[in-house]
Amino acid sequence: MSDTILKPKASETQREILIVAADVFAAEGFRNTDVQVIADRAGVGKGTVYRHFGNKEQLFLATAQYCMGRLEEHVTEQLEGYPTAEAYLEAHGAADVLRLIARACAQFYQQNPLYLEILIQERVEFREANDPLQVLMRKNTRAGLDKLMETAIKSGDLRKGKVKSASDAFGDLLYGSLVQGSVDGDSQRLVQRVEQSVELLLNGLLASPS
Amino acid sequence: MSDTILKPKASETQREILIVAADVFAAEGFRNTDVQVIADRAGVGKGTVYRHFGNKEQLFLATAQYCMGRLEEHVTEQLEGYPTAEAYLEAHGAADVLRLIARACAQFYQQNPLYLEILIQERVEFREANDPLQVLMRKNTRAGLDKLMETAIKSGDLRKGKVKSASDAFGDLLYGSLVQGSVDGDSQRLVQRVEQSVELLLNGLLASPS
DNA sequence: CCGTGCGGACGGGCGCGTCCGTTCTCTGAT
DNA sequence: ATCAGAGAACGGACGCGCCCGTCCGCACGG
Repeated sequence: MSDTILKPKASETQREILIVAADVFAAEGFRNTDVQVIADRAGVGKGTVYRHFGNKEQLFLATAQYCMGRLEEHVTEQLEGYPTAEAYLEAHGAADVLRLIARACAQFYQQNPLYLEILIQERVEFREANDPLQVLMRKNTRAGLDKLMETAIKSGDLRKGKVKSASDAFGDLLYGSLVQGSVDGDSQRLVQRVEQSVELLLNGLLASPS
Repeated sequence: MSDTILKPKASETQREILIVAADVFAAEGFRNTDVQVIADRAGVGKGTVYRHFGNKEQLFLATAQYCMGRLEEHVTEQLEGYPTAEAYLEAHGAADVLRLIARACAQFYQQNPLYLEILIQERVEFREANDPLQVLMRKNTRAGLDKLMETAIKSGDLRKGKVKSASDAFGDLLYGSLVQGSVDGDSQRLVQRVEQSVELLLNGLLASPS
């Protein structure tokens, strides 16, 4: 299944298909997409696509997984040598690690606006049916985020309060900024928008906080 | 006569169809929805649906418009006699008006989780093609929000800074909280989640803001 | 000569939108 | 008040196009 890397030639074809699929799914939406179009653009027959991915749904899920994998890679790269976000936190403090995560995500989706579309599509199309992908993905990132917040609160960097609330707020703000920012057309300013929003969340809107 | 119930006026029929359509679209998604199902559940023929709404797309847009109208009504009701949010702002301050708006939206979608699905669907399905609905709707609410923020900044309630950034952050946080909150299943705690997030945005995450 | 990977032609199902016979409603005349 | 008739509203059967997934013949390597 996912052990595709073993066969170089087959994996090349698969990878090629996934890249094209991401393009088409993002542009057309899952339902609107004709698998034939993906096959054509990838320069293979439709049979090949189905042999590799079983059916349209699995193809889409593989595509989404591919996109999320790319995002994860990108964020990790941004940690500049630190093995984990935790390590970065200890070195630079809570504010900077949150800034870094947010900026990394924004950068990624600014460079690959289509992948954001895939993310949203998946949310819409497969929200029921024990979603093995988005929810799973979210749980992973959330677990990491919670731990990060907990450490940061204990260290006194962050205001005391519920860990989950802080994670929720940060995650929700990030998600909202990315999605809305891409809608507003200024996909070129996604990074800027996210950075400003995160800054406001860190420092607060009120002139005199309670 | 009981016949008046069986054969209500045209506008009644339309409203009935819209309510059912909201249910079905929200549950199935736009593409997955068979118009026949809407007609059946509304107790009318498919021809009637098409006569009233033209085609499936227009039916969906009318449905979305209906949902947004309901939200607007609900928010207005929450202003407790104040004619506008501006008036409420002057009486209660910036923090409270933002809290009120956020809570009102959360309440509404907690009561009508399906309508949130409609909102998301519309975003996905009609993001191109000079969307006359969501973008228009957004521009309206954004204009109001910008004005609110501007007033609040001038009055000293809010930290100085770009008006648009503050609006973005608030709007994005609200949107993200609503969507993610509904995904996480706890649709019963939507209000709570949004309130906590807004509180954090108002006061800031950092223990010692710059 | 066999086996494996390939691709495109095709079947079948599904669902949008239409068409036309039926039913309801409203008006005006008796 | 009753009814006739016209016109509007209705509804569901059906045509048609689109697209998923399969199937079978082919090409190439061992």
